Amino acid sequence: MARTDTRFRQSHNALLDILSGIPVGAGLPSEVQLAAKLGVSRTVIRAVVQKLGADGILQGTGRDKQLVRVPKVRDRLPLREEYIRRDELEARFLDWVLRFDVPAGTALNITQLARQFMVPPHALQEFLASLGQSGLIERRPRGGWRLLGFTADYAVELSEFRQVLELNAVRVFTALPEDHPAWAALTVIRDEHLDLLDRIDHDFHDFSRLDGRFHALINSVVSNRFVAEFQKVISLIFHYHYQWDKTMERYRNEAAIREHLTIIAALQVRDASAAKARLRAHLATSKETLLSSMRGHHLA
Amino acid sequence: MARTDTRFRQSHNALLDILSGIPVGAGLPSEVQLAAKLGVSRTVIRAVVQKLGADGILQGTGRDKQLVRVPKVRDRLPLREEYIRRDELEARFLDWVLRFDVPAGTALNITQLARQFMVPPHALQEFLASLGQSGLIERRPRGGWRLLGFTADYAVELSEFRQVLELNAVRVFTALPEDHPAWAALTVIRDEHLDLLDRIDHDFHDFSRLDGRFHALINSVVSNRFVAEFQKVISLIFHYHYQWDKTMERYRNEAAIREHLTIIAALQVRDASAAKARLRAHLATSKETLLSSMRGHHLA
DNA sequence: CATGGTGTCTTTTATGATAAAAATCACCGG
DNA sequence: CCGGTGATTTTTATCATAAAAGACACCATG
Repeated sequence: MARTDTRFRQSHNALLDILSGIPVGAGLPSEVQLAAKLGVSRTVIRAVVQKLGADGILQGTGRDKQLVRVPKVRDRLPLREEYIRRDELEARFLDWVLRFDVPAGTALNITQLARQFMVPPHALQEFLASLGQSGLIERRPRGGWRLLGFTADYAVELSEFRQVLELNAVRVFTALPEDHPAWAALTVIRDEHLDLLDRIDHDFHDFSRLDGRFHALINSVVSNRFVAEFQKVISLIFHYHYQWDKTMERYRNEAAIREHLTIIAALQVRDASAAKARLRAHLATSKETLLSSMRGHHLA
Repeated sequence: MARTDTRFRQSHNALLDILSGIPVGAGLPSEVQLAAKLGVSRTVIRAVVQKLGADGILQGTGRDKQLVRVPKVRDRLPLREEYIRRDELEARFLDWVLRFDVPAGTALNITQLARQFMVPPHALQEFLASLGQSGLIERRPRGGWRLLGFTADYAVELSEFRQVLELNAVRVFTALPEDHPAWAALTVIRDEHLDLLDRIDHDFHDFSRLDGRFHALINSVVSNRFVAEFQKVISLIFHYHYQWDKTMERYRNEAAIREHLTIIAALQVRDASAAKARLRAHLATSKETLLSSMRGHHLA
C-alpha cells in the first residue's frame, strides 16, 4: 500500500456514528454534505458509502440510498495505531537530545530514530530539515545528518542572541504611545507576578509558564516574523531546561519574579536605560542557570 | 531502479582513467586504496572491477588481478544528465520567486515545480523544508506548501532585523582590542573601497560583491551561529535584488561606497555612536533601494 | 432554467518497496 | 599480526503507486 488509509477508516467509523442517529429506511444526506461534515473529500465519502453498501448497511443507488439496518459495533473498522503528531515529535526529539546528553557530532540514523520515535522515516527527515534553523542539526555532505549537539557554546550563543533581540524589544517598548495595548498587558502581567509571589511556596512551578509569557510580551511589541521565529526556538530550549534543573527551584523562581518586577517598574516609568540594564542582569542570571543546569546534567 | 547509479558510473570512468596510466599486464592497486583514491566505498570499487572483468579489461581474481588491455574511449559509461546541485536549486528558486513576482499565498505544486527545476520531488521537498527559516514558505495543514511571498512587509521586517543585528555588531566592533585581526581587515577593505571609487565609472558592478564582504566583515566580529545563519538569508535576498534594480546603479553604488567609508572612519576612531548613526542611515538607504526595486518590479 | 446532486476522470501527495552505496564482519596468506 | 579480499548487514535515495483531493460534465427536479 502506498498511502495509509487512516482517513478512510476514520471516515468510515464517523459515518457509522452519523447513521446511528437516523431511523432505518431513511435516506442519506448528500455526499457533499457528508464530506463537509467529516472534513474530507467526496472521494472518501463515496468509497465509504460503497463499502457500507457491500456490507448490507446501506442500499440503493444514485441519490436514492437508504439505511437498511442499524450499524453494530463490529461494523467499525479498527484504526491501526497512528503515528504521533508533529509537535509531539518535536517534544520527544528535544527531550531526547537535551536530556540524554547526546554527544556533539553524533551521526543520526534516520531509520533507527524513526522507529524509536514511531514516525515514518519520511516525516523524521522533514522534521530534521525544518530543524536546520535551530543550529542543532547539520546535513552531512553525502546523505545523513549530524547532531551538532546542545553544547555550552550553543547555550552561550543562544543567550547572547536572545539578549540582542530582547534589548531591542525593550527599546521599542519604552517608545510605545500611551494608548498601546501592551501597557495594559504589562499591568496585568505585573499583577500576576505579584499574585504568584504571594503563593510562591506552593506554586513555584507555575513560574515557568509565567516567565515564558513575560518574555513573549516584551518581544511582542516587535512585530517581526524573524524575531518571532527565533523566539520560538529560544523559548523552547529555555522552557525545556527549566523543567529539569530542580535545584533551588523555589528560590531561583522567586528571585526571577523580583527581577521581572524591577524590569516592569522601569518600563512603566519609561526609563529605557534602567530597563535595559535590569533586563541585562536578568538575562545574565538566566544564562547562568541554563549553563549550570547543563553542567549538573553532564555530571549526572 | 531505486537509487541512481551515478556514483557507479563516475567511479567506472575514473577507474578507466587510472588504468590508462599503468602498463598492460601490471597488477591492480588494492581495493581499499582505490576506494580511498576515488572517495567511494569498496562496494562501488568491487562492482566496477567486476564489470571491467566482464568487459575483458581486467582479469584474475582475489588479490591477483591484472590489466588485460588499454581501455578505449567507448568503454566509458555515459553519465545520464544529472540533477542540478543544491545551491543551484536555491538560486533558481529564489530567482523564480523574486523575479516573477509570484503572488503571496500561492499554493506550491511539488511535482510541477520539481519538473520545472529538474530535481527529484524528494529533493525539492527537503529544500522547501530547509527554507522554512527564511519565512518565505509555509507548510499547509494537510500536505502541500504555500508561498508566503516576498512582500513589502517582508522586506521591511527583513531590513529591520538586519539593522538590529548589525547595530549590535558595530557595538561589539568598537570594543574590540587593538590587536584584533578585524582592524587590519577593516583597513584592507577601506582601501578596496577607495580603489573601487577611483574606477567607479567602469566597474560599478563590482560593488555588489564588495558590499556583501563589507557587511560580512562587520558581522564577523559577532561569533554567533544564529547571527551567521540569518546573515546568509539576508545577504542572499539583498544580493539578489542588487542584480535587478538597474536604475541609477552607478550613482547608487558610488553613494553607498561613500557611506561605507564614513562608517569605516567612525569605527577606526572608535566612535561607537557615530558609527551606529551612520550605519543606521546607510541601512535606511539600503532598505529604500530594496523597496523601490520591488515597487518598480511590481509595476513592470 | 437554476440548483443541488451524482458519476467519472485528472491531479497531487504520502508512503512502502527497493536498489545503490556504505559500513561491518569474518577470514586468509604471508 | 597486518594488509588484504569475500560476504553480509545496515542505511539511504529514489521510484511506483494507492489514497485523497479536486475538476468537470451531466442529470433530475422544483
